[in-house]
Amino acid sequence: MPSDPAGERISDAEHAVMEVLWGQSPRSAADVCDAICTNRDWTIATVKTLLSRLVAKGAVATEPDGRRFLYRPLIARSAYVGGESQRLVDRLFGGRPSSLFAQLAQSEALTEDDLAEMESLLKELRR
Amino acid sequence: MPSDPAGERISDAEHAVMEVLWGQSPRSAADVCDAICTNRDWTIATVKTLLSRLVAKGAVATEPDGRRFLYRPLIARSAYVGGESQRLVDRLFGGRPSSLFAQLAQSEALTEDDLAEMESLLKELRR
DNA sequence: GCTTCTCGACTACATCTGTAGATGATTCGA
DNA sequence: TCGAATCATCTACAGATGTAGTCGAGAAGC
Repeated sequence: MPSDPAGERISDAEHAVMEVLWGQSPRSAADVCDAICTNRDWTIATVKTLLSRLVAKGAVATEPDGRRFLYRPLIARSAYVGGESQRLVDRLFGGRPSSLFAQLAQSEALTEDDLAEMESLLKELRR
Repeated sequence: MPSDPAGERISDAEHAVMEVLWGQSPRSAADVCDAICTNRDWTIATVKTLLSRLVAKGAVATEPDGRRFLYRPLIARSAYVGGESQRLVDRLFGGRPSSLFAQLAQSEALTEDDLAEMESLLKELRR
């Protein structure tokens, strides 16, 4: 069984690396480090470990580029994001997205802009 | 610094225990086990460990009841749920709840009922 | 050609998480 | 009063995670 896209869970730190690759790919380990090592206060060694783990999990593919590797995501951001969202809705809101929406509304996490955008999205879905 | 409500992260298994306590509390460890051990295929020992960890994290309080303890949540479900939702929105949607909403819509995770409920919620928020 | 740099692979290690057994105190039934 | 049942506490241990160091092979400069 070689690699299982989206089957294995992606950890927080790994996710940060994925975001970099989703932003632009393929990229070398050094490139990825350039993009986040300062932010997260990581060394190149950490990035390399995370990339290896992502490859092992089947979430990232490598292609040789001379003496080094370039890395490229194997799972789409939308798939990951969708899966995580679904997970949250299932775990905390009994699978009802409207409950999540109600929660955000109640905690005043919704700005005027959010409301407007959702309204227009709803209208579109209704067509 | 004794206990930090909501500061420490609550793990998946711990969360399952919290749900039981949120459903009804205070409860003894045995009661909690009755409520989930069959589902999750756990033994009472596992439940006790999780309860201890939750107490250590300041998420659950104990009160003596004769020779045993009763457990009660210290953090409200809404606070936990709100925090987790916010975390997701921040991590995956750049802090914009409407993007999460769009994602759910696109992945066809929204039923007719969901749409209807959100519409009425929106209307209410507009008043 | 020899030194130096860089890369991926492998190793390390502390903490967290899932899962549970062992132990010692206490209590309850007989 | 003596054994059985029940608690909470302590200990255990494997796998995941965060974070990073070491090492051998090749490349690049001189």
